[in-house]
Amino acid sequence: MSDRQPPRPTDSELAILGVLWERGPSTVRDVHDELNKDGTTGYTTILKLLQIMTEKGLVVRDETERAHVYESRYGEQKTQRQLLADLAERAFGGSATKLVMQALSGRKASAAELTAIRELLDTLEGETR
Amino acid sequence: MSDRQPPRPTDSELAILGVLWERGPSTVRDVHDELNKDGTTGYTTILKLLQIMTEKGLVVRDETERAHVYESRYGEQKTQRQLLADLAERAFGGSATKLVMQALSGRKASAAELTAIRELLDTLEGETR
DNA sequence: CGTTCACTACGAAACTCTTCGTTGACATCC
DNA sequence: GGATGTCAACGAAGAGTTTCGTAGTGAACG
Repeated sequence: MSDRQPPRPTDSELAILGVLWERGPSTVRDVHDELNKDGTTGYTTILKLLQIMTEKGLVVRDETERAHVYESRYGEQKTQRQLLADLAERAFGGSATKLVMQALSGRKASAAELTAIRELLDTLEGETR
Repeated sequence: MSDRQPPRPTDSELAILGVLWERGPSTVRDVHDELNKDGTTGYTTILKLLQIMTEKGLVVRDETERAHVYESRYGEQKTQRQLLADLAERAFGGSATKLVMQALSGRKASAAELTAIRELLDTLEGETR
């Protein structure tokens, strides 16, 4: 196992990863066009970020074409779980359960959402037994 | 409501807030002694951080005594919810439900924990109706 | 009363993050 | 083939974070 823990992505990096997850492998221009719908981010800013993310190992780069193609190295779910584990560690004394309960009580979920969560619980409980 | 959104605490700041939540109002020395049990953080480092946190409004400072006494301005739960809302926004497309489900499936919870969560769900569902 | 100790304040250094301007390479189009 | 456009690379600037050394101030102690 030569690769170590992937670094926690920053806010901007996460925005870029979101585009890559949604679109799949993309060029700098693709990402830039997508992110520029609302905000105002320069093309070279995205380029630089993607270069740094390549160094960090957050994305992989295909250089065969003139316009390099970037792809997220880690899946969306894996990254999300990483971020959750990280937050649980830093802010919830390492207890993911506390995190879940706080997240649940901190907002009003629709009946449908609550049902979905309940079903997930059923599945998990089945596995545990 | 004249005070704006509190800033997201950094990692080091969160560690300090953890001590303040646990101990209640504390001096720099208190916090330093607590955090130095494992890591190695200089006294003035903690002091500087607490000064910055005071500027940011994350903590309030009582200067009546020679050794200033610091206290977290926001409660533990409020801060935790803030962090969760923030993470949901940044990494889960704004969906707290997705966050919860990912947190649940990403780990093995004990039967007792699952029961506790289920009871919380009952309470929430009762309110929604 | 002078030394020592604990404390705050200040500022600098090293580092990361975010931004973007500029440059040079390469291709495409009159 | 020269102008125009697209691209990656580089570097630098500004902000924020984290670290700590040093200085100054007041208290306590002998």
